[in-house]
Amino acid sequence: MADTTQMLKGILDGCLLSIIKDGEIYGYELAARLESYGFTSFSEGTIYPLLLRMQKEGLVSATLRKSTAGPKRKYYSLTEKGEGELVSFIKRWEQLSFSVNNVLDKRGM
Amino acid sequence: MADTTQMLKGILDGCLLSIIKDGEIYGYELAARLESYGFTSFSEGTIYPLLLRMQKEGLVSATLRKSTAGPKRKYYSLTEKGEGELVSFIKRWEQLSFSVNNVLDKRGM
DNA sequence: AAATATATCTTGCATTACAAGATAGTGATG
DNA sequence: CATCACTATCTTGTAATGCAAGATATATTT
Repeated sequence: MADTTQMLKGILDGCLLSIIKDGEIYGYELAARLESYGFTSFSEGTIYPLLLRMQKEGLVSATLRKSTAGPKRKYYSLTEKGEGELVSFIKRWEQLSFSVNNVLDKRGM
Repeated sequence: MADTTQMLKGILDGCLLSIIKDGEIYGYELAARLESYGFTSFSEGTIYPLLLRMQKEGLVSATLRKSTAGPKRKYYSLTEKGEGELVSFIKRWEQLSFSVNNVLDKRGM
């Protein structure tokens, strides 16, 4: 207990799904996009394994495309299953943040 | 990815600190209190190890007292270090929920 | 005596963020 | 041409933590 990394567990995947829903995007760009939303920078050891896991679970699909400046990019899109999971995630997030804010504000007793 | 348990990591301890700050309380009652704030029920395997860990870290102090209906209760109080950690947690939580809500609402690009 | 409710602890497991290192393609600089 | 820097992805291993399952103990009720 001291840094933010534990708090990201089970939350980061939902955030990725939400960004991917906006349109095809590849991992390297995703990391940058997350920062623009206020997150602190992520290492590749975080993003890539997560994307592979979600692909394996059928939440996202991927296609390789040439890059103008480097090796091939792997573009991810949301599957139907991924959309369902995103909806489910949002519910869980709203439930959680409601409860935590209750505790911190000492309401709801 | 499917249940809420991963999302609690690194969040539950802050919630405990916040409740303990309101006054001495013992584990069994803490679990019930959390539910009253909107959390789903916690097993003892969650609460007690967490309290022991926080005690070991010096965030809370504990005293045993007789119970009217069962074995001795272990009442926890917040230490100064615990108060500092609570403040730090709240900052991390606000930063995180800000970022997540940004992503979900697609703002801040 | 037995059952029930209260109260705490221990061991082991599953999940997941992340660091560190490897690999590879492209363009610019010297 | 060689070297460097930037882009881009993957793999392996580690640390942290919520939680299930089981053990233990006390007090009241049946």
